Amino acid sequence: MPAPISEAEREVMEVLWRRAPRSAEEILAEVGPRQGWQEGTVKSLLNRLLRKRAVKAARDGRRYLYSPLLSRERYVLEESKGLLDRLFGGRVAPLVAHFSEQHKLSKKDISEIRRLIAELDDGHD
Amino acid sequence: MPAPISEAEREVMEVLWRRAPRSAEEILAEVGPRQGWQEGTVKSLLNRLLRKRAVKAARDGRRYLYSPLLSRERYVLEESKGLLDRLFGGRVAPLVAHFSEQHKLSKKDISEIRRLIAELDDGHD
DNA sequence: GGCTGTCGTTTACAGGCGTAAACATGCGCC
DNA sequence: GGCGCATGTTTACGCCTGTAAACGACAGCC
Repeated sequence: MPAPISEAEREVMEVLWRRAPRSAEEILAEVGPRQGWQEGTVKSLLNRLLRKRAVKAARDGRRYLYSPLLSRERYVLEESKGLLDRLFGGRVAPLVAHFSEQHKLSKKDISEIRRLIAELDDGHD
Repeated sequence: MPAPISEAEREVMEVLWRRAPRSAEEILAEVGPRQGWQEGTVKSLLNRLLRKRAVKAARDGRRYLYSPLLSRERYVLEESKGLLDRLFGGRVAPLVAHFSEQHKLSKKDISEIRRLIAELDDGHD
């Protein structure tokens, strides 16, 4: 199990998940203004991500181009599973129930979930 | 926004959510063995929870009885919302879709979700 | 009325995180 | 061939967390 990705690190990963490989400069350009981060901050985060083996760096002349090693799929699955395990006994239905009770399901959510479930139902899959 | 509850602190909260008020001793008795924590650890966690106003303490003779101030519902909602916002654009359906794609929905989940959705559908509410 | 055990409060300390400055290095230009 | 700029690497520092030990207060026993 690789070391956990922190919140600030995830922000950098999101950039790389959208498009990779990218240089540190490009990453800074995208994430810096939005998060109010300076160059040094992004560099540190990239280094920590390298140490955690969540990204790789390929030399490109004088600089490096970074790419994710950890996929967003995998990350999202792990995070979600963690929360589900901790708070909902590991299952999805109780989470849906919780949001349902709290009136946090939008119409869009509802119809989309209905469609998903229907798909699974008659779904061979 | 009150300070965030950490993972170890949540473990203590879970005990209090199950039953409260409780003395530190009772809390230790329940959580200590399971987590391998000593007395000092639980005391520190209780103090941090007090400072974060997540629990309250009512004097009972020589000791205190602790009770949650933060409800589990609220905590769960905040945590879930945080994850949904960070990873699924704030909506529930994409999470369900994600688990569905990853084949992580049990039959039980599926039928329960179908029921919940049906309820909402014909449900006035 | 001290001694001891029982609680709660304070302090500790290492490791992670957010945020960056300082430092090192090497290519490209004058 | 030295200087400066662009990049990456190292170091910093305060706060939070996990995990406790040390300390303090007080009630009850002898």
